[in-house]
Amino acid sequence: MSDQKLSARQEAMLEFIDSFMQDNGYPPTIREIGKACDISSTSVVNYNLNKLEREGYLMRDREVSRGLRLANRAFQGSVVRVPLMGRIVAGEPVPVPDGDFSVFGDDEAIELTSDIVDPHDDLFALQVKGDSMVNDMINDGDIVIMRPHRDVKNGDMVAVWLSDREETTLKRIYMEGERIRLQPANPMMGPIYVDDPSVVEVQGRVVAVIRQM
Amino acid sequence: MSDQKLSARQEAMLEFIDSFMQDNGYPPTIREIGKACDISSTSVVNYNLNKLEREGYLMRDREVSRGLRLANRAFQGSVVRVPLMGRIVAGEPVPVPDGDFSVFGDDEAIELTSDIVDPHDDLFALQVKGDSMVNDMINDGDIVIMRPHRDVKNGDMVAVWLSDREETTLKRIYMEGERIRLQPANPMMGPIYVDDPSVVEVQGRVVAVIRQM
DNA sequence: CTTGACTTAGAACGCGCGTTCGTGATATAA
DNA sequence: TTATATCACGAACGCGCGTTCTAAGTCAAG
Repeated sequence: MSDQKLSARQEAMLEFIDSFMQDNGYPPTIREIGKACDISSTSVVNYNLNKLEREGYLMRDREVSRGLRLANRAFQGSVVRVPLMGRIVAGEPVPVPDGDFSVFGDDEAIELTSDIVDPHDDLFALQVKGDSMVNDMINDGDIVIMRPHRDVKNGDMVAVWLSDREETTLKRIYMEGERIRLQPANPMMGPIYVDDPSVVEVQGRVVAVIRQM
Repeated sequence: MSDQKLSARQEAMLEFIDSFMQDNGYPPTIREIGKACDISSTSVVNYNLNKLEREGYLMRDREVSRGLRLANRAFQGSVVRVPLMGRIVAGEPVPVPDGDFSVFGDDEAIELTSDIVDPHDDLFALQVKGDSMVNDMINDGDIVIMRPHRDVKNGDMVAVWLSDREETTLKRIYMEGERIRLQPANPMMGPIYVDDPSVVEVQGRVVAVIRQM
């Protein structure tokens, strides 16, 4: 419908706006677009911008300098910055972040996109050290994205601290009456049964696992 | 050194610039910053902006309206769109994309950030179906990010099609003279030895694995 | 106290930049 | 031909917005 009604000039404008934003971090002015696309008059640029806006290729804020943004990038920009809190070792508890989380000044963090994790959660990331959790489909060097536990439901993949074994592990948790069953993610492995619920401390729920090579 | 020399006003300015850019897609003006942070004079905003620039928190383009960008976000913005080609099943070969890759119009794709994968590679993603590769630390539902194989080096994690078994699997590959050794990622599992190299077809190299829950 | 560095304030200058208007060229339809 | 729509041009208007200058209020060191 509004397909390929783009003139060569309009297509050049879109491409220039995209690269300009990539280079400078802010949109170009009408005159900058005109100079880059060999358009002598600002009104022509304005005319084509209105046309592109009507066809949905971009959005404009009237009476605002550089007040335009590409529509393709509308749903982008939703990049979540997850602080990398440290490492998770089998013999140590999970370093859960303090109450106050400083958005700025995090030198170590991981950027994820919104289709992997929910941007509204207060997430934190941990890198797995050692291969003690290899039976839980977690390898050495993997990065686990975790959310501080609020409500633990049966079947959730959680990081638990077993105080009697002094060991941290990632398992699926099931409350079976008095007993707690910790099921490895690997279906070929058997579960762990804990009769005393007090030795199981749920540190957080695992939202995602990322392995780079 | 340049640590916590930020006044409350400067911190508020940074936070406002960040949220403003998120909302509008372009940076605010000096007067917009002043109004949001209760600064009556434009020169004060200009003064603090210069200070923040000198300390490395942002970059300014002089004589340019809205000519500023946050330094933290300098390396961001590089969101890679990886097309999700389909599913990888143990009994079927990997659907490698055709030569022409259409950047636009991909309804199914995954967005990753540049610190997970290299934006310059021609990547594609596959979702693992079935738990036949559970011994390779790959679970049902996992998403593997792959790069079409160019040069396969020893130790690379690759997707191979074993024509004699009619099976696809993810293994680390090692050329040992005439013999090829396929090592599972799980160190508790033993390797597969293939004496006839013609039955091993390398489909691509695994760059990353993502598991969502 | 005085001195000097740091921060805030207000006002004015002047170009930047979106907008609008009038005009004209081209094209397809009646 | 005339009529209507689309697209392009140049000029002018006027507020937007970065810059600069002067002045003053802090605060710690001397």
